[in-house]
Order: sequence, then C-alpha cells, then structure tokens
Amino acid sequence: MLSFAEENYLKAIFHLSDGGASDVSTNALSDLMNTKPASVSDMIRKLDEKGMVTYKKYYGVNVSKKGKMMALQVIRKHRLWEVFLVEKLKFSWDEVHEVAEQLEHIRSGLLIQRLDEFLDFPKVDPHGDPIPDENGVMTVAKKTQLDKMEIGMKGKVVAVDDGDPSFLKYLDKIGIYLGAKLEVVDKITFDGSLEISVDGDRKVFISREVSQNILITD
Amino acid sequence: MLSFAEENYLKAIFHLSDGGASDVSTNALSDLMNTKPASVSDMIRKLDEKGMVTYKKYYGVNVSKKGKMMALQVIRKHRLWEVFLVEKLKFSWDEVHEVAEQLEHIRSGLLIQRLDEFLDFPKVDPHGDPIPDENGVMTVAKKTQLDKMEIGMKGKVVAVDDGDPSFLKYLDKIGIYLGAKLEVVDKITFDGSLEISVDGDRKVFISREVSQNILITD
DNA sequence: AAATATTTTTAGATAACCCTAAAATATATT
DNA sequence: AATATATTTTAGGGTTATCTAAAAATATTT
Repeated sequence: MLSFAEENYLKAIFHLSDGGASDVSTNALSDLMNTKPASVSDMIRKLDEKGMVTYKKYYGVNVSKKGKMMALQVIRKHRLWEVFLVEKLKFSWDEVHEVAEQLEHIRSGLLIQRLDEFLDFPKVDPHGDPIPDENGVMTVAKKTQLDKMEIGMKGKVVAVDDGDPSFLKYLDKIGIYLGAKLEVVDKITFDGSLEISVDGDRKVFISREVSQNILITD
Repeated sequence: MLSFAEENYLKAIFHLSDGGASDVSTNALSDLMNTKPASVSDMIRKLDEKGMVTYKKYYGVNVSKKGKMMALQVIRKHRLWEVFLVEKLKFSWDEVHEVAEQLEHIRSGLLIQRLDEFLDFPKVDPHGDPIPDENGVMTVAKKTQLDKMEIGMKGKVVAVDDGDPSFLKYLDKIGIYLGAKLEVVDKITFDGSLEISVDGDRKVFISREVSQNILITD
C-alpha cells in the first residue's frame, strides 16, 4: 500500500506529465510539491523500486502502468469529494481544493463506491475536469476556449482552465458557474474582450484573458 | 497542531479515563492502541510537554482541559461522519467505524460545520452515542438498559452498549435499529430473556445478555 | 571543445513514531 | 519487611520523509 506522500508524488507526476505523455523533471516536481530536489530524488527512487514509475537517472521520471492507475484512483477520489463538497455541502469553487486534498487519501472502496452513487455518478468535478471511473477511464467532452468562439455562438461552461482561487471568485461574482449557458453577444476587436450573455439574459463583459480560461462545450 | 497519532492517543486517553474521571495506565493504552508500552511512554511525555495531558510518571495519565477539548473535537467529527455514512451512504452499523477513524482526522472547520448542517444537526451517532457540539458539550439523554424494564413498558432504542460488529449484525438481522420503538411483551423469569415487539408489530425473543446491551429512552 | 552554469544525485542529519532489551519503580506475596 | 512479580520508563535502533551541503552529471555558452 502507498503512503499519503507516495500518492501525492504519483499524482503530481501524472499531472506534470500530462497523464504520462512526457517525462517530468526533478525540479518541476520539487516546485509543485514544495520540497527540495534532493527529497524528490529519494522518493522517485523508492517509487521506482515499487514499480510505480519509470525512471532514468538525470533524464526524468514518468508514471508506470501501475502508477498511472494509482494516480487515477486518487484523482477519482479527489474529484468525487469536490462534487460532494460543492453540491451537498455548499462549498464554493475556491474552498474545495484544500479539503479534497485530504479526503482523497481516505482508504475505503465501499466509501467511494457509495459516494459515487450518492452523487448520482457525476462525470465531471466542479471545475469541469472529468472524473475517472473505477477502471481509470475518463470520458472527455470536446472543449473549446471561449475566446475562440464567434459572435452568436452558444455553449455551456464545462471547465475552468485555472485553479487560482481569485479567478474562481471573480467568475462567481459575475455569475458564471459550471453549467451556465453562454452566448457570445459581441467581440471587441481592439482588445479581444467579449460581451456575453449568461443563461439568456444577464450580459457581462470579460477580458480576452478571462475568456481564454473558460472552456465551453455544446 | 496535533498529528494523527497524537489525536488518536488523546481520544484513547479520553475514552479509557471515562472523559477524564480516572487516570489511565500505560498498559491499558498500549492494549487499546496496539502499540508497545514503551511507545506509549514516549507519546505521553510528548503530549505532556504540549500541555495536552497531565502525567505523573509510573502513576498514570489523564487528559488536561486543553486535551479534553481536542479529544471532544475528534469525537465530534468521528460521530458526525458515522451519521453521514449510515444515513446518506447506507453503510450498516458495523461498516462505519474503520472509515470514520480516518475521516475524523480531516482538518477543516468549515467542513464539519457544513456537514453538521447537512445532517440536520444530529444529537447522537448511529450507535446512540451523543455528538459533542462545537464547544465539546454533549446533551445526554437518560438511558435505561432494556433488561431493567417491566412488562408493558415502551421506549425507543437510543444506543447499543457494545461496539462488536457481530452484535450489531445480529441486531440488524432481528430488525432492531437506532430509533426502533420497543415494547416489553413478556419476561421469562427462568433465564431473564425477553419477548419484545418492534415498532408495534414484529415480535422477537432476545436473551438477557442482549437486552442488557440495548439502551432505551422514552 | 572547453569552460561555465544548471540540474540532479548522493551523503549525512533530523524529527516523528514505532520497536526490543534493560533498568527503574511500584505492587503483591510470603 | 524482604522478596518476588508486574508495570513503566529509559536507552538505543529502525523506518519514512524531509532537509543541507557536496559531488556528479548534463546542458549551455563562448
């Protein structure tokens, strides 16, 4: 069985490698984990011995098949708990992460199975990120950045490309939430900012930067 | 801040001392915690330095005022999570403990406040044990052992005096649950066993031993 | 391609929590 | 009250996860 620390490293490697696509450097990991590179080297060696990662000294690390499954299980738990916190306990987007970081390590197959059921088998978390199933499979909907859409196009907010709490708070403030129906009303060519309508009525202006971080599906 | 291990020791001392009433021996603690007496001595010394327990070498340990509050907070979390698991996730009495042992260590004031609200501020856990409030105060209902009741007396199951899973399973099997309305139909003087009706209809026989472990309030 | 800079690993330490074995203290027995 | 027994503590180690400082390997610059 993996320790909390091992689970966290595995999750970090999974994310930094884009699900195993590219290798991850020791420094990138130490940055993300808020530990020193030396500590990362130690941990990676241990995870390698356990067959959880593939590791070539000085050239980077990646998740193994086994490690990827473990990471996906932790991510599954994290995201299910986030849904619980937001939908049932009325947490706001920016309050969930810290608590879910703790809850994701609770060990109980039954618990997570029942939680999934209780939440009615959600497919995405409150940030719109897909929730892996028991086998680690995620069904990913095609997402478009809001700034790539043309005037008159409509869609539903499925994700937010940024974990920054202040960004999430801002979205909350202007009334944009996961599942909100958006329509591009106008596009200001000067600075790329957008006028959009939320749920068919409320109209708001948002900067290009903000619009790039809002993901839409139809 | 206290570590998981420290929280667990504090909780154990609280329980073994009956909430601070009597001092606790090193061996009693090592038994309950499944550790060696030497480890207990170490931990107690540390908790003493932190002002969480009162400790006189060779003569036993007890919770301090501060330690008692900490223990009650952990117990509060434990019991609230038990209610959640049983009422919302359909866990049975005997499945909750292990998971609640993990969940009780999640650190988030907001979480436990919202959970309490979500569960509609329960006063007792699924075993009928009282849930301390934010200030550590428990409102204890007067409980009578079922075997002390006379023929014709009625009451509601508020607690079960035994944590043994097989006992809880047996109760489940014969249809006795927390909140069930019981009436003593007959008392067999020969062996002290009881005939009781559950919820006004189903009649079952239970041994004196079982009836001693079922607590009733009116 | 040699020198310099950066990244990564190794070596050695520390803190938390547990262990075994031995010493100290308290309790029970004769 | 002296001795035997049981309990508790101390001493010395092991493991995990972290650290700093130094060494080794890789990458960049001139």
